[in-house]
Amino acid sequence: VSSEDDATPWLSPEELSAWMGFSAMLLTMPTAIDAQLKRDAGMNLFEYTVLAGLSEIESRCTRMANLAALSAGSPSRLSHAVARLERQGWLERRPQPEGAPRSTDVYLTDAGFDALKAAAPGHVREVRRLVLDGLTSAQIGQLGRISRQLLDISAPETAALIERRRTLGN
Amino acid sequence: VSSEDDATPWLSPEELSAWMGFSAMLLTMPTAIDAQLKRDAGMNLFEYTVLAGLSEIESRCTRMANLAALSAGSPSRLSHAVARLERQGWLERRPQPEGAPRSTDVYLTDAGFDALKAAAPGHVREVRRLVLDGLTSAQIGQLGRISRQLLDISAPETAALIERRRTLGN
DNA sequence: CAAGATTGACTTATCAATCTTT
DNA sequence: AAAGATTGATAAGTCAATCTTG
Repeated sequence: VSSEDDATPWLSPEELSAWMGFSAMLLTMPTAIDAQLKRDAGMNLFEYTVLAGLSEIESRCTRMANLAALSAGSPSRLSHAVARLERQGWLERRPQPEGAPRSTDVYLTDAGFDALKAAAPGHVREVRRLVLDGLTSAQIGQLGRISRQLLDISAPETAALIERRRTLGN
Repeated sequence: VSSEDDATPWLSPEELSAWMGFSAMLLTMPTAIDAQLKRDAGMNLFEYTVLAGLSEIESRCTRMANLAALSAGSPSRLSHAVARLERQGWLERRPQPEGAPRSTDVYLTDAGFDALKAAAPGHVREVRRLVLDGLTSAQIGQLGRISRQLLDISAPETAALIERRRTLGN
């Protein structure tokens, strides 16, 4: 669809080839990952990420804004998801009366922790099947690095949290 | 959430680190790409891909099943999207009375081609901003290769079409 | 007004069921 | 029954508007 004389920085053949593969993968991978989680554990990847993020905090509790950064979601997306998870009894919200403006603390319940523990093995197997098994260990490293660099542009707070966690001990 | 004695192939620190980055990116990138296209061109990435796929065929026409593979979508997802695009006047469906069972041919209209042409510059700029600009050219190659390998598992028909296009001339 | 968070309306995808013809 | 495609109900995300407090 490109014309000849314009200021648009059209993609080179190499760039176009990479983008066509990447965008097709973006269109299919989330669906594939969600399908297994939904079928076997009644949650999607975003909800799993929310539960998993909370489970790694000693207190199993944090504020909505921090949880949004941890799980790479917008405030609105997180609010809707937390409402669903709360209905399942997997989470509890407790508005903090102090501070200005008021924040909301979210707690992972025991039932939520159990649901996460039950979901994890199947999810990990699917991640292996759909992602890791198809790549060499060098490519796994490349994919991680590339993903973190991209996150740094479109979700810098999430990128910073992931980088922090990665650099420490693990 | 892992326990000690089970058969689950838990992720190594390197694998976990890569997956955490990749999954967070999967959670944010489609949203970011869609936002620009929706705002500036009234379509999402999947719809753009459908139009772009058709535009590269000389006849600007193909069957639903082939278009589904081209655009990395399920039959149902494509049906819904094509219905929307047809309502906009960007596409036309013509059921083929011959053959068994009947197939449906989809045509890109002139208005559809114009809409694609109008959408392309902004979309390309956003792809550069969100993806290509943050990577070295070596990484761009790595991302393309990795994406194609992953597609080969979860969407083999799409992978084959992309590989075919890539290998020819371009 | 800004920060933290929520809400409702609208859009879009999935899943399962359906239709039609060979 | 299988292939090609569509449909409707439901689920989940976006966007813009809202509420509340300092």
